[in-house]
Order: sequence, then C-alpha cells, then structure tokens
Amino acid sequence: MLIATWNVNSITARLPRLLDWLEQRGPDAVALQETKCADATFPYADLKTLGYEAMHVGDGRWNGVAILSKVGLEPLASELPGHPEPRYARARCGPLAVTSVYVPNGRSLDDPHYAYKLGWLASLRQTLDGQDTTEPMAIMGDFNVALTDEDVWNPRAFIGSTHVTPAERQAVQALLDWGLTDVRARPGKGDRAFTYWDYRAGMFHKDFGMRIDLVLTSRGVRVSDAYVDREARKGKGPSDHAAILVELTTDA
DNA sequence: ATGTCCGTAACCTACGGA
Repeated sequence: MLIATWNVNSITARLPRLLDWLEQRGPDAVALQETKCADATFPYADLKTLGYEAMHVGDGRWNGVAILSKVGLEPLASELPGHPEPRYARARCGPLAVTSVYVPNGRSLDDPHYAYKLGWLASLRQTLDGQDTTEPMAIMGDFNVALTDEDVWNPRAFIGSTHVTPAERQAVQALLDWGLTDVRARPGKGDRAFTYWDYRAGMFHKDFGMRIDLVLTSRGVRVSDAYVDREARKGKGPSDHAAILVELTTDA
C-alpha cells in the first residue's frame, strides 16, 4: 500500500492542492497535520468524492490532525493521554495502524512550550508500552525535531534553537529504540531530504530546509520505496512542508 | 536571518504562531 504524511498548514487554504495531490498520487492512507479547522468545517464531503474516509481531530484555529483512508478506517484514539490539544490521531487503515502526530514546536529553549514538547514526546513513547513491535504500524507526521546535524541546512544557524537539542533528539531516538524505523525518504533530484522550508527569505529556492517530518514504521512493515514529494511545496499557494510518500507491504 | 503565510477578531489592519 501507499501511505503519506503531509503538514498542510491549513486544510482550508490547501484544499484545492490537497484534492489534486490525492488524485495524482492516490495514496491509500494519509496522515495530515495542521488542519487548522474545527471539525464542523473539515471537508469530509470533498474527500468522500475521491473515495476517502476521514478522521479529524481539531478545534479550530491551531493544530489539528487527520487520517484519510480508502482502505477502511477504524478510529483507535483521538488524543495523546494527558495532552488534550488536537495533535494526535490513530486509526486502523486496512492492515496498518496509522498514527498522525503534530509534535509541539517548542518555540525557544527558555519557553515553557519547550518542556511541554519534551513531555509530549515522552507520552508518545509511553503509548508504545505493551504494544507489539511486529504489529504493522506507522507513526508519522511533523515531529519538529531534526535528528542529526545533517537534517538541517546549516547546523550553525540552529545553535541555541529548538529542534536540534540532545534532549529532543533523544526523545525521538527513544521511539526508534523501542523498535521503530526512521524511513529515510529519497530527496527530490539534487536536493537533500528536507521536508520543511521556511516561507521567508527564499529558503525553499536556496534549499535551506530541515528534515523534521518523519515516517516511523514497526517491524511488521516492509518498505519498498519512500520519497519526499517536493511538488507539494512548489508553485502557487504551497504549504511550507513537503509531503512524504512511502510504498510498503505489511506482514500478515 | 526573521524577507511569509495562516486564522482570527474585528473590521479594510494587527496579532500570535510557526
């Protein structure tokens, strides 16, 4: 099956592009982040016409995650325990348990939001306790963490910033240590495998980006291909994130 | 480095967040 993750930075603003992209790529299951809408304005009907069932967790102005599927959709969880902000959704899509995560940004190292981010990631790790690493699952989304210095355009530009600290990296590493694999997507031609470029200062043109969107798969998943879909970042009215697409099979 | 884009509240502009 083909799965994807994409931080759309408002599903309302991105709807024409999202629908075109779904038609062109035809992913079976999709994790979306930053829908930035209330459930009442989520475009269930438009998605349905393309054959997608949808699960949305959102309350309006900020955050918001969704899971789309055309291979069946059974909601499993709509909240990370202890963290009621709409940043977490989990659903069974055919043979695969899909989790869409929008990890808190952290803002700055001296901001309470940074500690909140670390606590959020620790809670995400706790959800894995008691789960089977061989159960086919994918946890994907905007992690707001660059795992290595190679995952940012210039490490010196991030000294003293969030996204690159040992604590953040260790919090994601703990997910990998549990038994998840960081699926390293092929970059677009001539590019590094970045998934996010700031709207400002021509960062996308210069390929000054970051690899902060991740697809993590369990041992019950066999990945045959994965790539960063930079088309989702190009042209008129893009999101500031590219999508990632992953072709996989699941163990029965 | 802080140049853009988003939604919102309240108005045709400012603000918080990223």
